[in-house]
Amino acid sequence: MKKGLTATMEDYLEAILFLKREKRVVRVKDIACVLGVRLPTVTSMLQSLGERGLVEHEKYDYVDLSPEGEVLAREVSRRHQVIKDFLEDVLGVEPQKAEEDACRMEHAISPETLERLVKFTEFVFLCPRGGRQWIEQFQQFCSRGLSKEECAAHIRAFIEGLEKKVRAIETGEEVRKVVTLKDLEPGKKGKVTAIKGKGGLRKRLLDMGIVPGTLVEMERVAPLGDPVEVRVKGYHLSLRKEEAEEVYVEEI
Amino acid sequence: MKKGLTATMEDYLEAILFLKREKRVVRVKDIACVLGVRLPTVTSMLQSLGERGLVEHEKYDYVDLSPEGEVLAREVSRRHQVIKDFLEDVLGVEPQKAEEDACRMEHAISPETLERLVKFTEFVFLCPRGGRQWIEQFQQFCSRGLSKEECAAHIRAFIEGLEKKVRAIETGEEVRKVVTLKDLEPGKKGKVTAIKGKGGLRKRLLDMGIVPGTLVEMERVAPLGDPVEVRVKGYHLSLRKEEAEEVYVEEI
DNA sequence: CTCCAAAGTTAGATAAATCTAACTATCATA
DNA sequence: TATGATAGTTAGATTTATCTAACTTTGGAG
Ligand SMILES: [Mn+2]
Ligand SMILES: [Mn+2]
Ligand SMILES: [Mn+2]
Ligand SMILES: [Mn+2]
Repeated sequence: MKKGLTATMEDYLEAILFLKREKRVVRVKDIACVLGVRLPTVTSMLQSLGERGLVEHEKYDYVDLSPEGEVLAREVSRRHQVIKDFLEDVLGVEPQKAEEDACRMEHAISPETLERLVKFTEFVFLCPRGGRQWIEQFQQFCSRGLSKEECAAHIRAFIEGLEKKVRAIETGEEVRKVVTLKDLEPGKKGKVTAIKGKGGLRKRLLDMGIVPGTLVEMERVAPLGDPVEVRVKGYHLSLRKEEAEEVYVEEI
Repeated sequence: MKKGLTATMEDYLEAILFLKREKRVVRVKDIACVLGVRLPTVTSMLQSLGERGLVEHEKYDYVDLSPEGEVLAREVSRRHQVIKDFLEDVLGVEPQKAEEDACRMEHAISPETLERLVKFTEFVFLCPRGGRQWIEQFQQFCSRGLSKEECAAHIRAFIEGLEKKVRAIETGEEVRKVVTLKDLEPGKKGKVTAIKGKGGLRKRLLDMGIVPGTLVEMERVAPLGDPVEVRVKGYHLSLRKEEAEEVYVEEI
């Protein structure tokens, strides 16, 4: 009876969630606009989604997600984000192409592959053999290949960096700039090193996946520094200023 | 008039190409079996594909691809292969899951992203900071994360390997085992170092994408060593023994 | 308060991809 | 050569997602 959602249905849920984040209310017309379809198409799909208990929609009124619909919409949105991050940050695909591809691939990826992709993207940025520099070398490889001389020079420079890093690890000394999450600039990535908070607040952060070793990316800081929006393992999180101050990160 | 193919149509073309490679003739029933649909569904789709000039099919007779259909089928098949290789060899997704995901994602990836993925997979195996060892470390990271001690030990071992490699590059000395393509074992990957052949034969190999620096994977060697089937940038190539003997590769 | 433009709905059509049921052709072998 | 099992086709139904045309509701300007 309760068959899985079609790709199209997933896109409607995703669009509604997106619009809820953008504006305070969601109208049929907004959905039509975001998805590039006509009004009756939306009315008709809202009918189907309503019957499945995923959206709430009284005739002529605003549209909203049901609690179950919101859960599913967040899952779709996360798949989208994970794929987009990989395409953009690892492969270096143009942002708009990455966006388009992610919104098609999000319906085709299995949960197993998704989690691998999350881990891989994290690994590339956290692993001492990967990281920014390595990805930059990939971008170069894309445009003009690798000559032996460039290769040798890169390796020499890289060995130097690694030796510094391994000494730092062995002596326990920190080489990176350590800041709290609230100080991480939008667009920057950081690795969680510790969580200061006590009791419930600490637990809440850990539950959200903010644990030492995790990669976080700052998305947006609201005008007064509250709330801050971050991305962790593809999840979009909104943290209060007090929470963000409890999380130590080292910039990557 | 000539709109693009639907995902479903692509799957039919891919299935027909697959069956042509497996057996000598393709029957309606085989396609139905491969795609898990009933016979009339296939008849009906062959009708549509026939009208577009992509398949040749006389009533009650065998099915074949038209030249244009074969070109498209090869493109689909290549997308499938590129994605599967990435999922399996880089992310370490289980072969069957990789297969299923690839066959869904192949319809969602743009040409730009596909070429990036080809280059990335190649880069991971060819780049001195990537390679087998690095991917193995990723698999470990997936299962149990990275402890500081493991990290330090890995880096030390890795630096040693890199130093050996950089000396080899600088002195021009070869450290890898160099063989000709015909000696590469099935499942093994190699990097093309040189092409011996002269004139037309050499040109043919270069045209197929077999140029120095390229990653090739041996797929199958026929009983008498002729032909050999290899994969280059996602393309499936069949080489005669004489051709394979002209290509030098270093095992990876 | 009235009225009209914009937003939304209803009705009905179309295209794609599938199915079942019923019919037909092919071909091996008795 | 006759014939039945297997393969294939035709016809007609269903589901999903879309559209246009025509109708209805809502809410703001005058
Ligand atoms: Mn989508
Ligand atoms: Mn999306
Ligand atoms: Mn497919
Ligand atoms: Mn496929």
